[in-house]
Amino acid sequence: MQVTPELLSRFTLLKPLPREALERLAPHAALVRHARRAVVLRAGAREDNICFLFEGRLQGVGFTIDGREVGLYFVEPGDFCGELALFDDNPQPEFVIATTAASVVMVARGPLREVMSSNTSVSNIVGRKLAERVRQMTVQRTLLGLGNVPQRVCGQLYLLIEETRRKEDSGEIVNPPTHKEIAIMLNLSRETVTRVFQALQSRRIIRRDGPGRLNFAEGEKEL
Amino acid sequence: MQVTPELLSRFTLLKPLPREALERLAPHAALVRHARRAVVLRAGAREDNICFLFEGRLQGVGFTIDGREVGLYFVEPGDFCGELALFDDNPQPEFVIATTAASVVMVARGPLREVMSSNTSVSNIVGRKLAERVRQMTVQRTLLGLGNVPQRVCGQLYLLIEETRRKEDSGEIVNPPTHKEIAIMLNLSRETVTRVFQALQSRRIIRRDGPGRLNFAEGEKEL
DNA sequence: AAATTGACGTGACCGGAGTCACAATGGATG
DNA sequence: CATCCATTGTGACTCCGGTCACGTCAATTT
Repeated sequence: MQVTPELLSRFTLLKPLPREALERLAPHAALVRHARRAVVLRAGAREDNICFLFEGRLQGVGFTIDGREVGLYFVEPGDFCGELALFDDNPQPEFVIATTAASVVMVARGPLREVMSSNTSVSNIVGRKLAERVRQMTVQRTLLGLGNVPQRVCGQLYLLIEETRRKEDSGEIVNPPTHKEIAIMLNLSRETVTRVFQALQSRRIIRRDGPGRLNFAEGEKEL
Repeated sequence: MQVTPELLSRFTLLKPLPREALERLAPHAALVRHARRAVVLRAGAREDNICFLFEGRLQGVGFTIDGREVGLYFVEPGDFCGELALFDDNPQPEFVIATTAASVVMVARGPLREVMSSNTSVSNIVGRKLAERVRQMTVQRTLLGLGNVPQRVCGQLYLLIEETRRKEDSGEIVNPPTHKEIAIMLNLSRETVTRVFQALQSRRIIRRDGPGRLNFAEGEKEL
């Protein structure tokens, strides 16, 4: 499905672009709808598109040789993924999978590269994004160092809140990931996450406020 | 200690630079010697230098709130670290610590940024480096998903070999990291790494060839 | 409305990695 | 050479998170 320059300008990465650059990109962009659990980007093969998320949620996941899933990051609407293809021709390292039904805009990397090289503000944004991604991965990796599992879960929830807080300020997560999605982010089994949630709820540290709303009392740091 | 343009040109990142760019950088560079265990880059505060490793080995490490060390990556001679400062002004996310006595060249980020913006080949290299770092972190993170601990250790050793193989082709690791350094990379205790090494040696999967030489038989993938 | 699916919840069992404590090396450094 | 310190090696015990096996529930499909 074809894409208008207006749609492209809705994404923070592309917003600073002049109108004519957007018009040059539009023919190489396509709006794609994905069902839940669908594979948006495939690991291994080189992906020729950068993926802008319009609505829904994505998750970057890896797979171990023994078939275990490994959760890497979440992608929220307005953000993008697959940026590595802008820097080199090596394959995409991880899968990106839709955790909910999602619509994404796939933009061919060739034209985007050209735009990027001629437009410093875009290349700066992409660079900053990549740097931010490294920081995020570092924090995520550090979380795994925690021996205490409830702490690990709280840390993850805290990160999720931080992520959404950029849009709306609140101590709650609007569409919380499933226990399994959290589990693979934290190297835990789904059952363990469930049990921790039970414990946290009974201790009034978290609370479910209606469907799709997870609320977080203060005191995230300690046990 | 002052640095000559010739020394700067020994690093792959700076090699493509024209002579005059190197001369502009040299006054803002300093050669620093670090003892084993010294802190080269500090997490939290914004670091104003990019760190080029001349000799020795560095390790990026994080710390959990309960004081546990988390190993993130190794830096080998000729490579650099602290590149995130080139992209934004946010703080350095992790510590970089000398695992052996090391000499590094600290280059102020301001001048390096200018050189980078005017020289596309350098900005390309930095971008590729960052992309490669993301890939490496992804692989490293995926390793942690392995439930089987010996597999995890073998995977890490395999990665270390891959890293060194770029220089010299061989199935051996010249200066293997200590058990503790490996342990924090893999979320394991030092004792567990020791025990796994014992098991791998008795099964003739790895072999110590003299001091500082760890040899690796084929068959890394399986158990 | 019935049936299917996927998420969530919960118990029992067990293995394996962490922890502690200590011994044995072995490379530096005086 | 003697000393010191960090690394490596090893045992015993404990406990906690994985696994398996269910059951419940809500949403979606047919």
